[in-house]
Amino acid sequence: MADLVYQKIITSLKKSIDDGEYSDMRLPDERSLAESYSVSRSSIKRALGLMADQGIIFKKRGSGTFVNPLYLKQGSSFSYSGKNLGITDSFNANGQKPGVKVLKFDVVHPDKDLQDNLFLKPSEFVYSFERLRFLDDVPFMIETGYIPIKLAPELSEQIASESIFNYVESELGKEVNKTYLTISAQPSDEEGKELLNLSANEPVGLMEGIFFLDDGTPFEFSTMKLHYKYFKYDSFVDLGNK
Amino acid sequence: MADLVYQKIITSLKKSIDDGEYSDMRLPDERSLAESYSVSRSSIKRALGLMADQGIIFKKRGSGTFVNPLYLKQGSSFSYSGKNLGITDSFNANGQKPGVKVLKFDVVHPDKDLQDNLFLKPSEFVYSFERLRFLDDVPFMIETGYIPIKLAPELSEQIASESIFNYVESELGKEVNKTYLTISAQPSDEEGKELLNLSANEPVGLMEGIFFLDDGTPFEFSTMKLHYKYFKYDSFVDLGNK
DNA sequence: GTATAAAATTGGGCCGCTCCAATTTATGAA
DNA sequence: TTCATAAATTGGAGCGGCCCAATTTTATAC
Repeated sequence: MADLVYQKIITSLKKSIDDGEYSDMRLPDERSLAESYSVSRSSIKRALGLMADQGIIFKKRGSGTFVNPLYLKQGSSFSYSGKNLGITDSFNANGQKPGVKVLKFDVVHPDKDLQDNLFLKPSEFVYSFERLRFLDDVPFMIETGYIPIKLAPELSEQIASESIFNYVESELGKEVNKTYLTISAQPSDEEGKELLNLSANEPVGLMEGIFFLDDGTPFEFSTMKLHYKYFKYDSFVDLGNK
Repeated sequence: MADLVYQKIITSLKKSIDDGEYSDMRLPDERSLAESYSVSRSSIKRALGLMADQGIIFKKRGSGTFVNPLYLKQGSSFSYSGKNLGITDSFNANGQKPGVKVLKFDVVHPDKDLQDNLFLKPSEFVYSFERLRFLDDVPFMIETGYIPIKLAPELSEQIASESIFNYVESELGKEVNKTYLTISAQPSDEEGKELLNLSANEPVGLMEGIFFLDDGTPFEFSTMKLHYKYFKYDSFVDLGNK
């Protein structure tokens, strides 16, 4: 990625862990690491802090830093491929080929809910679109999205059939990299049964997301209905009992 | 909470935001904040960094720090009551009174899956228990948990009927504060229909969690089946398109 | 006016140090 | 040997500084 000190340390430490260099599951103390990497303790702390946030290691004041024993295992629920999966523009599935079909593409006024979520006035317009997403030609997700026209004036059905976020980044020079996500589940509705080939008793997973530009502007409100077999969200959580 | 500098700054800044002190949605620059709070810029950075992680503010190099416009709003999908809701030992529901009923409580050998997830040998024993949880006397969740006996030798059905984590903390002096969570959904099975009063087409939300002690020891593996109407998980995600 | 270039602003990264708190280890008395 | 105490270890918090990169603002030229 970048040539940042703490990033390189993370990469290096991960490799050391993978190579089984810390057979006792214990990392060297921060001061030693700082010396052996010839960097400041601050940089070591930054690296270890991030790794702890990702659940790779555990830090305990007074005793040391330890490898998460499940980080190495295969087959356990731990996959650790990334922090939080499931919501990339191009659902980076495991080798499966993604597809998109645009079902609707309109310009409308936002309803009250949308006005709140995208911080809009009732008079402003939003693009409204519906997309069906595929993995290896199998439909797995119905996506309903809303984007204020003022934020992406040139948006088109053509762009929606490819990647909206890529367009925003390359053509508008903006970046979408934060989301507020609400995850839930529902019985499948008519649309779900039809488009996702669900039977009556099979549910959909629901992911409602507000996507933000890097300066905090709410950019898109999206409702994603997923076939329940494709619905999986992993996360490492700090319960913060403090 | 604590009397840490960066915590106090976070509290203060949140208040300022709530009070509408930054009507242009823009916070003072870090150097100014450091001066006005009479702290180092490092502490300001730490405070702002944490607030950015929580989605309260957005930082953009070169331009400044901005309040998330949705942080203030009501009615929007944003609740922001905490970081990630949904998984406290005593599901801290909004004023609703929690209840627990222990359905099963045994000691067994772990199967292969459990051995992986709790890092156990086949010969070791685990407590196996099933609990039904209520909110205002309405059942909403079936919980199946496994805890190695070596980690909590004195565990009992009595303790399971109250709070296991509170017991661990107060009696064993350990702390459970990290979880690896996998979230998904399923059609309701017989157990769900019966105990959660679900009809055939109504699903359950599934949360599989591995709970860790503060030193990284996997402490409990838990499968939580939730009535879909009580199943909601909020999170603020960094998509990390970097 | 408008486009270009320079300067100022602002957050990012890194250093190296001090002091502190939690924990572990070593010490020594009973 | 046991147990209380002291010392050493280890991560946490905080400071104040340096330089850099992205962005915005200002100044300058045409």
